[in-house]
Amino acid sequence: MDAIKHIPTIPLFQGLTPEHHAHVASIVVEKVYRRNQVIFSEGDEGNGFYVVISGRVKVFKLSPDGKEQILHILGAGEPFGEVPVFAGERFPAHAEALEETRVIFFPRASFADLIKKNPSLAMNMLAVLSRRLRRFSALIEDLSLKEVPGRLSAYLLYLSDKKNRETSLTLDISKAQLASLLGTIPETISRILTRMSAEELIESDGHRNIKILDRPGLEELASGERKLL
Amino acid sequence: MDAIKHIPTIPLFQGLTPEHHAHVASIVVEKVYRRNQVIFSEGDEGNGFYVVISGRVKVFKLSPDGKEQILHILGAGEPFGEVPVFAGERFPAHAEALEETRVIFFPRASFADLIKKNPSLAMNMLAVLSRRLRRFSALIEDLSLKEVPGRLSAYLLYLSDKKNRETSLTLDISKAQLASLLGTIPETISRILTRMSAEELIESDGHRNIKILDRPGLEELASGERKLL
DNA sequence: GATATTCATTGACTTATGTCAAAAGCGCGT
DNA sequence: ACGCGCTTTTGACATAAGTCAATGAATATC
Repeated sequence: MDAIKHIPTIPLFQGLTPEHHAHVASIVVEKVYRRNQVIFSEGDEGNGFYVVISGRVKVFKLSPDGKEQILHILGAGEPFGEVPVFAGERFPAHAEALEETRVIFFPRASFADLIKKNPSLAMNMLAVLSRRLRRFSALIEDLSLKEVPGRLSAYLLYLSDKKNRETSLTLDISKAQLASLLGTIPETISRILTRMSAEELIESDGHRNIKILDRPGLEELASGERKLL
Repeated sequence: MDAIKHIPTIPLFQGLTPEHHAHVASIVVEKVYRRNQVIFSEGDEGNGFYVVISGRVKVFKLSPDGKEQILHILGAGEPFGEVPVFAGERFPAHAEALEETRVIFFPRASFADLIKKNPSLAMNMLAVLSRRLRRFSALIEDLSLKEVPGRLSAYLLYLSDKKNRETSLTLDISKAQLASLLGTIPETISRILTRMSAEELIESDGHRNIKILDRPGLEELASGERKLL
C-alpha cells in the first residue's frame, strides 16, 4: 500500500530527492506482524532488510538453553536486519515483534542498485551502521566491565534523558525484557530496584513507574564510583 | 612515502580503478607506532580513520578502575576508527599498538568526498562495518550467554580454523591479552586451561603452545552442551 | 465476579568467577 | 651462571549473581 507517505519520514532516506523517494517506494513491500511473531531467525538467509513503520521490534541472541540477550529494541523509522545485505551470509540474530508492528521490507538486490546511484543514501546507511557499532561497544562495555546495578542505573538515566531529564519514568518494557536487555534475569532486577529504593535513589511503585530521587547517586552507580550496599 | 604500493592490497579498496588508488594514496598519511603506544583514546575527536599496514592494534574499552575489554585486534589490511567519520562525535574506544605498527591515516573530509564519488568504495565500507557488527553480536552473545570455558573453547577453535583445522596452535597474544579479549582475567584462563588438560581436551606446554586433543569435546563446550568438571 | 494465568517479589541456596597473595617458572642482561 | 622482572600458576577466600521454589499481586478470561 501507500508506502510512499512513510518513506520521506525515515531518517535513512533524508536528503534524497522526491524521485528517489518514489523509486524507493516502488521497490518496498509492507508487512504486518502481530505481538510475539517471529520476523526472522538467526541463520536465516537475509534477502533484504526492514524498517519499522509503527510498533516495536526486538533483535536478540538466544542460548541453547533458551536464555536471551536483547541486542536492541527498535521503534518507528529504525532499520534492522541490514547485516546480510552488505556482508552476505545470514542473519546474526533473531527478530521478533514486541507488539503489533508494521514494517517495510527492502529486497536486497534492488536496494544495492539504488545505493550505487545514491551517494547520500550510502552515507546515511554508513551513519546508521556506525551508530549501531557505537551502541554495541557500549553494550559490550556494560556487560564486561559493569555490574548489574551500574547497567540498570545507566538505563534509567538513559530513559530520563530521552524525556529531557524528567524524573518520573515509565518503563516501556516488562521487567523480563529489561533483564534480557541488561544481560541478567528478572529476579536480579527486582532485588536491585529494592536496594535502590532502600538507598533513596529511586522510588518504585512496583509496576512500571519509577521516580528518580537522586540523579547524582545514580550517575555514580552507573560509572562504578559507587556501590550498592 | 609510497603508500601507493599498499593501497591496492587493502580489501577496503578492492574493485577501485588504479586512478582511484592513486587518488587515495594522495590523501593518506603514514604513521608508525611503537609497542604499547596509544593511537587514540576514547572520547578523542575523530578526524579520520586508519588502516593497518603492518603490525597489530588492539581496540578496547577501559573501566574506571583500569580493567580492559578488548573489542578487537586488527592486523594488516584492516581498518579501524571509522565510527566518528560516519556517525560524527568521538571515538567510542581506545586504540593502542600491540607491537611496532605502521598505519595509514585517512583524513575524514577528503575520504567523505571520495566515497561520494565511488559507489564501490561505499559498498566496501558498508561490508566492513557489517562484518564488524556481526562480530560484535557474537562477542555480546559470548559475554552474556556463555561462561568462560565456552568462550575459551570457541577461541581455540577459531584459531584452529584459521590454520585450516590444524591441531597444534600457537597463541598469538599473551594470556593477559587473551583474558581481556574474552572478558575475564588471566587467573581464570589459567585455571580453565588446567581443567581442559585434565579432561584431555587439550595439551598445553604452559606457554603459548596448545594442542587440541578432542575437537568435538571443545565444540560441545563452546556451544554449552557440555560443562567442565 | 470468581478463577485462571501471567508477572513480580522474596528467600534460601549454589556456583562461577573475581580478588589477593604467594610461589614458581622463564627470559634477559651483566 | 646468577640474580632481576615478568608472566603464569596455584591456593584460600569473597562476592555478585544465578537457580529453584514459594508467595503475592495484577491482569485477563470465562
